[in-house]
Parts: sequence; C-alpha cells; structure tokens
Amino acid sequence: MTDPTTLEFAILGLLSFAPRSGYDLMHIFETTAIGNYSSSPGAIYPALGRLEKRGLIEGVVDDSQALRPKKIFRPTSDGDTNLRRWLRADITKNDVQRRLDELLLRFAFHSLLDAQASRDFLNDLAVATDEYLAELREQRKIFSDDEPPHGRMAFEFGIEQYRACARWARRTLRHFDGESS
Amino acid sequence: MTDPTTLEFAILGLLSFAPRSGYDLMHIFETTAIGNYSSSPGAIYPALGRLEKRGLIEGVVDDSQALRPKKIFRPTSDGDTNLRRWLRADITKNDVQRRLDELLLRFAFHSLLDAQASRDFLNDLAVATDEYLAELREQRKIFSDDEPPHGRMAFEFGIEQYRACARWARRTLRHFDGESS
DNA sequence: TCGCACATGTAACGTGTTACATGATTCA
DNA sequence: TGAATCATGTAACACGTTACATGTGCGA
Repeated sequence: MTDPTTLEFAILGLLSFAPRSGYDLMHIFETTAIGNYSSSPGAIYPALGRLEKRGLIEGVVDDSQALRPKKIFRPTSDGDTNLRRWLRADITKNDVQRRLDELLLRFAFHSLLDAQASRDFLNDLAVATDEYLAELREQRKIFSDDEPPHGRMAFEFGIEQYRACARWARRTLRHFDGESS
Repeated sequence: MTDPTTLEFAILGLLSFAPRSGYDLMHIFETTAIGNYSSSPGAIYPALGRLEKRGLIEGVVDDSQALRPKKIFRPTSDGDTNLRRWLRADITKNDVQRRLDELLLRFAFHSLLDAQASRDFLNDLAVATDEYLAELREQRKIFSDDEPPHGRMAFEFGIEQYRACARWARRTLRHFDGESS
C-alpha cells in the first residue's frame, strides 16, 4: 500500500481540524493560500473517494440543513495514525530538494502534535537545508566567468530560496524555545 | 495548439544552446539542479517525440562514433520562434504564485536575448512579486492570536520566499544596469 | 426568469513515474 | 563472466486538468 499523495494528506490534515464536506474543502483550496493545491472537483472528490476506500476517512450524509444533502468527512483512527506518522517522518535532503512545499504543509499541521515535535521538525529542516545548501554551493563553481551569467544567476536564486528557508526554520525554532513540551 | 509543457521548454532551451541526444538531456537533468525536471527516459523521450512531431525540433541520427547510434536534436526555426516568445511572455501574478520555477527557468535561458529583455524580465518579476506579496500580507491578517501558530508560521514561510524572490530580482537587475543592450 | 450559491460527481485527456526491454562495448 | 556505460524506447498506472452534467432554492 503506497503512501497517500500530498493532496490526500492536505485533505486528511484539514479534516482532522474540523469535519468538512468536499465542497468546503474546494472552497478552502480555492480561497486560501494553503499550498497550491487545486481545488477542482475533479481532484477533490476522487481524492476523498480514495481516502474513504482506504479507510482513512469516513463520511456521513447530512440531509438536514443545506440546499442539497452533503457528505461530511472526518478521519478514522487509522487515518489519524497515518497523518501523525507522516507529520513525524524523517526529513531527508531529498525532501528539501524536491518537496519543500510538502514539508511546509506538514509543519502547518504540527499543532496536532506537541511542541517537542515542532522543535525536532524545525531543527531537522534547518540541518537538511544546510546540507543541501553546501551541495548547491559546490555546484555553483561549475559556472565559468566568461559564459553569460543568466544560468548562474538563476542558480543563485535557488540558493537564496534555501537560505531563506534555513533562516525561517531557525527563527521559528526560537519561538518554541522555553515553551512547555 | 496548446503551449509546450515546462519540460518541453526546458528541453527546447537546452537544445538551443547545443544540439544534444535524449541521453545527453537525461544526464543533464539528472546531475545538474536545473529545475527539478526528472529525468527518466519515460519523460524525456516522449517529450522529444512530441516536440519533433510538432515541428519544434528535428533530429538526425549519428551512427559514426558512439556505441549505439544516437539521435541528435536541434530546434527548428519554428521552435526557436516559440522559445523566444515564451522567454518574452508577460509575467502575471498567477505565474509568480504557481509557476515561479518556470519563470526562473525562463530567466536561465535569457542569454539568448538581449540585455534589455533581461532588465524587463527582472523588473516585471519584481513588480509582480510585490503585487502578490501585498495580497499575502493582507491574507495574513486572518490568523488570530489564540489559535496555534503553526498555520501562520507556514504562511510566513511563503512570504519570506517571495521577499527573497523580490530581493533577488532587484539585486540581479542592478547587475544589468549600465550594460549595453 | 436569469443567474448565482450550494453541492456532488464523471469522462476524456495528457503527462509524469516506475519498471521493464533491448543491445553493443569496455573493463575488472 | 559480470557489471557498468552508452543509448533508445515502451507499457501500466496514477494523478491532475478541463469540461461537462445535474439539481435545489434564493434574490434581482
């Protein structure tokens, strides 16, 4: 059984804050800047179907108040377990390189865990980012000075993004210092 | 006729610096950090096929030196036109929000154009980024102080990323000042 | 009556991912 | 002999995008 997709985890996370319908979720993805998950019925409803079929969420039809009956989903205990495992998963250099957005989504849901989990997460993120930054700085040397500078400049943009990431992680980490775990 | 995908433009751009085989391209995507385009034969070869079928690139078989015959691709004049149109396309807030990586890929290929195009690009990018930043700062207000801070913190990560983007654009822009166009 | 907000879905299509298949040559 | 490098490709699968389909009730 493969892991849920990022969209599925995003849904699972949102549902563990409050039970919602597919329509509610669409609205959230459409209006707020929570990742850039889109947000069309053709993505949301199939994802809900997959999560339900795998037993990670369950839906009950609410026919009482709305114009049309809606199906309110909430995580099952199995879904909750899977979500928490995902939130606590190790942070690898590869995650930092290719799935930084997913890492940030994970952090956004960290209020489901204790403060120590946030500290660990932020610390691991800072370390993994530094590790990747060292690699990038090494790679930067391949650009020679007599070529047009655009490639190197675009590359340096990447470096700046990761520097900002490491700074954010360390600054945010300080926010958790001295808090009860 | 829809636009080529980002991967297809990445290939088109690389080929306009030097003609290459599919294998060469795979190797570039695998080893260098040019975007995070992957890089499997199942992505590259079909993309090359689509580009060739649409007349944007053409390949000639080179049977002379290698262990196996390889097909060397180069852009056609139509492909070159399409690439340059893409490089000069307007930068919208939507591009900044959802396709920042594609914008940076475009800039990396800007050595194919004149210095004025780079200046315009960087200036437009800075403006569009500021515009989006203003929107994000407006959205930040919805987070209340008594909720757990993780959502707001992840949101602020996004803001920091875009601030770094605007800084990079303006700093890089200065590099082109006083240069001949 | 027209359109919008609510509410759920399906179908076609394109593309990336993973894994597999093929085959020559070089080097240990 | 077996592994690695060069070199091209295909097949199954999953997923997101776009567009379509359906239906109620409210306000202009």
